[in-house]
Amino acid sequence: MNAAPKEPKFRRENPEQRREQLIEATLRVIARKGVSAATVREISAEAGVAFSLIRHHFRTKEDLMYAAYAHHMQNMAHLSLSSAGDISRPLPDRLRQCIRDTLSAPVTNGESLQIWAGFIQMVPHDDRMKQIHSDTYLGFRNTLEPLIREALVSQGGPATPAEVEAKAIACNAVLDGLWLEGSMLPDVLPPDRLTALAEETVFSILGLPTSV
Amino acid sequence: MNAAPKEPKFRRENPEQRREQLIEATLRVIARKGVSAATVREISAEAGVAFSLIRHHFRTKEDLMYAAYAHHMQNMAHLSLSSAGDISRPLPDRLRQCIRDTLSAPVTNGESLQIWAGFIQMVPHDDRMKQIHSDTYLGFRNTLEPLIREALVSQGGPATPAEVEAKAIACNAVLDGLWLEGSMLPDVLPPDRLTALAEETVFSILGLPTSV
DNA sequence: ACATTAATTGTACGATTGTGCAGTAAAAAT
DNA sequence: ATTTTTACTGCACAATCGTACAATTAATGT
Repeated sequence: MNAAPKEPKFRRENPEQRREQLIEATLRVIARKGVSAATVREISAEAGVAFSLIRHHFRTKEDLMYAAYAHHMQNMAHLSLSSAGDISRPLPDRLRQCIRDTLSAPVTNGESLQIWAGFIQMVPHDDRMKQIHSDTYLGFRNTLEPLIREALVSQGGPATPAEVEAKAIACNAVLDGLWLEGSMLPDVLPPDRLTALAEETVFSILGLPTSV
Repeated sequence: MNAAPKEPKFRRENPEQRREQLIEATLRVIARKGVSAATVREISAEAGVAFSLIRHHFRTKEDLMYAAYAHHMQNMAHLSLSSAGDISRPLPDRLRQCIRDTLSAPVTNGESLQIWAGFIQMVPHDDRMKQIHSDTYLGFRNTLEPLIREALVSQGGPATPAEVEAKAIACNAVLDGLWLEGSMLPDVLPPDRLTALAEETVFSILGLPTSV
């Protein structure tokens, strides 16, 4: 009787895409309501699927959490350092761009901090989390260090591996600290103040001239 | 028949002391197993009491969490800045002492970080948490700022409120960042390297001579 | 010695959690 | 058109959560 094409009750998605949808739904829920609210039912509702679907794409809920953590950290690292390797631009420019990218949204941002804190809190109690943590952290450092080395060399200063490492840690700490404060108190520390402060401090650590 | 004094099944404790015992048990559980493991049953087992006792001393479990958060943050602030106000010592000494206290155990410490991260993650979703956060943060800044001002004045540099605030934020960020890295990677960054790096950076920001 | 107080225990309850599994249906293969 | 595949749904289950409340019992006052 009914000639109208009856609309399907659900869409069959490519497993890879569905996995990513679930991961992103997880991160949205954590950002909005915290880790404790990130239940399989809440996440699947956010993604618009039945909650039992999660366990078809992830062996356990823990596995989904691992994937979400890795996804978030890789995303943050990419957003922060995407212009670090752009050789066509002069060093100070690249440095400034990385600082700006790191200390403005969406990296420096209350929601990103919430997600990060929620996961960090799990790291010491879970070996898989530990591994994801050190992987992403070392990846970040390995991208940043060449930039530091180049800066030191350009000033004719000492560029021994030890010296480079020390300066890299110091710069990293300044960025981490300002990221923390900027994310928690966006009103007190708007992005432009944050980046100005970071540039001043980082350039001073590296002995670079604070350009006009 | 039995003349031996039968040992009592439990001890009646002063309510104030019992509250503190429960708070400290809470922090130990969070440090050891994370926030998600900090259930009323786990906490009361750690404190050696029946789990229903918690709700005799705290109206809800949330109230216990609030108390534990405030307790932890006040403790950290005190451990970090207890020697900031010791006027009998010269300024650089006080500054160095605060840096050392902040960047060594038990403040810079994996467990402290875990506790902090677990609570921070709740801040944006809970007004009471928000208030505790800003209270302790402002308290910290208000203790640190006079030290910064004194340092700037001693160097004859500009000590306008804006200048003092900017330097205070920068120093705070360095300490925060190094605290973060030192807590997460104690092997890569042992306390003495951490404090040396912090002194160098902070003194450089404040224009103080890096004493021999 | 006895009554009073309230800190403490023990048990039960409803809600919510992650998981297991049988059935359904959309899309691809035949 | 029919079969095959598997992404997807729906429901049930045991475990665990915070909470409620009545029964104990250590400590205090009389």
